[in-house]
Amino acid sequence: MPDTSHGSPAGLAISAPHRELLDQVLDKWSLQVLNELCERPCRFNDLRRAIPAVTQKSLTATLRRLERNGIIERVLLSSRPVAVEYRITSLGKTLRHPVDVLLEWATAHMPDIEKARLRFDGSFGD
Amino acid sequence: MPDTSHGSPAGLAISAPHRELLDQVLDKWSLQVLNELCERPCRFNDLRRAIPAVTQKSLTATLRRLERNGIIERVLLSSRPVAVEYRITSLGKTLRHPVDVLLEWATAHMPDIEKARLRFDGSFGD
DNA sequence: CTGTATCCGATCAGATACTG
DNA sequence: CAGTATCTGATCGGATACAG
Repeated sequence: MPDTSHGSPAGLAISAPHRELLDQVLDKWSLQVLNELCERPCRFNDLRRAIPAVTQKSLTATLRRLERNGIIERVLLSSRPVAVEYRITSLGKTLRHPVDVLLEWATAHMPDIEKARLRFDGSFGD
Repeated sequence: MPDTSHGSPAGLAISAPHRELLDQVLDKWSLQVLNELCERPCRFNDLRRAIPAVTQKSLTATLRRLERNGIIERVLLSSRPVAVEYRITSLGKTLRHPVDVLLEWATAHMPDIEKARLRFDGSFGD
């Protein structure tokens, strides 16, 4: 690259593949699925029960996407009545730390953020 | 809560407010905006130039959202011709580390993920 | 320069029905 | 049990036009 740098202190940078990856891995349901599978392998309906708000369709899509990215693994347990188990992969496990850091940040700063929101929302109704 | 615990090893957990917050702060354009503002304060059109792919509408929405959450600050520099500057807040700066951890993860594991994708996509066309 | 307002096509997500 | 298929309403994002 010629020169996109303006003296970036920490060298953060977001390429298109980065964004695409984060979109696929940090979307609405992925974190919950990841959370469940980090604790134990789950059947499809285990996950539905663990995440009541997700629809069948969205859960299927989420699982396929995570599987495609190598974050989880789909294991066929038996064929007649079909039984499937989803498991976290070793690659998936490496995702846990970054996500934890993010959640810790969210937890730590939630009060500040709520204050900011009230201030922002208030400066209009007033 | 009665008992949603299944012996969570690391205590990861995603509440609705957590998800909402991450959605607002990690969305498509927020990371790029954050990246720019971490380096220097920017005018509206500075940001448009720095992030060519964003439309005016989406940039405005992103800036409002980040401002509402206290991550950035909108400073009126002069009123006649209107001049505005956006700056990262101290709360916004605390977000940088978690995001960096995430980006480092993405960078480090991109090859594995690409391999996983090829394997997944290949097992159908074949 | 820094936006807001509107239209519009594409995508998303829920509900429902059906299959092996 | 573990999905797929389809319909549909809501939402998103881009393009364009306009305003203070």
